[in-house]
Amino acid sequence: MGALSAAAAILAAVRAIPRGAVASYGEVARRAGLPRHARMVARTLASADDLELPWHRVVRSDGRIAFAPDSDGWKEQCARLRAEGVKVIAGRVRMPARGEPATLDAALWGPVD
DNA sequence: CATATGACGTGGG
DNA sequence: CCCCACGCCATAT
Repeated sequence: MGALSAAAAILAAVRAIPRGAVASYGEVARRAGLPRHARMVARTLASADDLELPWHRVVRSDGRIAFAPDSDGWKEQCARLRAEGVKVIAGRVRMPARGEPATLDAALWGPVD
């Protein structure tokens, strides 16, 4: 058991995020059984080679895109999210309450507006 | 071994 | 909205 399985757990948690939903780095870490490892999640995504990995569904705890505003990665993530129905305003998305199951429904319709 | 760095998080002013 | 401090952790230098 080492860094290798930790990365596997993180990738699995990311792949588990439903299409049209989002999760914070810290939330992904918790779901992967690695609390306080938000930074490791970021590192893992940065070095991931899996083209199918839905990395764009991972944002900061406050809903902001983690990349520098207007950077290539920032634009790419905004586009990918919008492409699957997620509302992105000023590089920001509505985050599900802590512990709440980010469902497709919640992401698409969201509670009130 | 000491510092510096980040696709981070939380709290406070 | 801004800014800052501090905690946290794997890597890089």
